Amino acid sequence: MAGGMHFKRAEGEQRYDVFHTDCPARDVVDHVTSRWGVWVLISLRSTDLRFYELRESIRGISEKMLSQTLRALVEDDLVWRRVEPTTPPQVTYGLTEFGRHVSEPLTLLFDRITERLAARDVEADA
Amino acid sequence: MAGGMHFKRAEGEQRYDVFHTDCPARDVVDHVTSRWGVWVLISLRSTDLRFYELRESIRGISEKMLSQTLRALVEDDLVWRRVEPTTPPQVTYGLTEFGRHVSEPLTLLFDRITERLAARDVEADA
DNA sequence: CAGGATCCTATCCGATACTG
DNA sequence: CAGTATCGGATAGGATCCTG
Repeated sequence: MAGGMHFKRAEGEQRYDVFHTDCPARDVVDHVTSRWGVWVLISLRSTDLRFYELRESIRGISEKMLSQTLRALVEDDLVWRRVEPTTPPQVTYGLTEFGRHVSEPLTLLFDRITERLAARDVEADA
Repeated sequence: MAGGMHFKRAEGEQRYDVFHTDCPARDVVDHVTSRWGVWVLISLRSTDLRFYELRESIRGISEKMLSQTLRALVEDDLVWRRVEPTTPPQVTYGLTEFGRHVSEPLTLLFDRITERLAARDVEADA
């Protein structure tokens, strides 16, 4: 996805120089925080799911984006993929240890945002 | 940013029905996890920054995207904006309490990913 | 310095159709 | 069922120019 550029920074400007664009972690962060990546990871936290279960869990996602997102996450070793060669075929997805570790902050993030929004609503009703 | 659709779900399929697309928090999550939102928030965690400082901190961001991202974050009350009416003008940005609260999981996420990548590199060198 | 306005391109992403 | 392939519209996002 776009790909980091890995250019080295010249001297004299390391003040606020967090390692943003030129950082290999950029790609993984991009995948994790991508439009659908977030919800795939959060969905898989509760239980392993099959392709169509994921599609139905994440309302509004197209098959294309789901498979694309899953492929990226599998490549990053955040998600595993198991194929049962039956007819019809069954493919199950789940979180790797890394995926579980990484998706934890995601739920925290999500919780904090919804929490706040809920508080806002109550406040508005008063 | 695209905007949630807020369609209500019909009965009979609430199994894995996390509140994804049709959720007001979606918008905020989208802003926070947007391509540049992540880095703006992380950058501001260490200290308040002026516009050009942010631009230089986040390598590769255009002025357009920076101001656009900042505007969204300010609207969500994640970031505050202070204008010093001097010449030349100075505008400073910083995290609100909410922003600090929400960006915390973000750094955790980032740390966990870089951690893992670092471990990978060491492993590869061996 | 901080940005708005404009233009233009790359890509994202959904809809549809097809395959093993 | 679990995808891939292709198309086309929408949007993200960079470059440039301009303003208070």
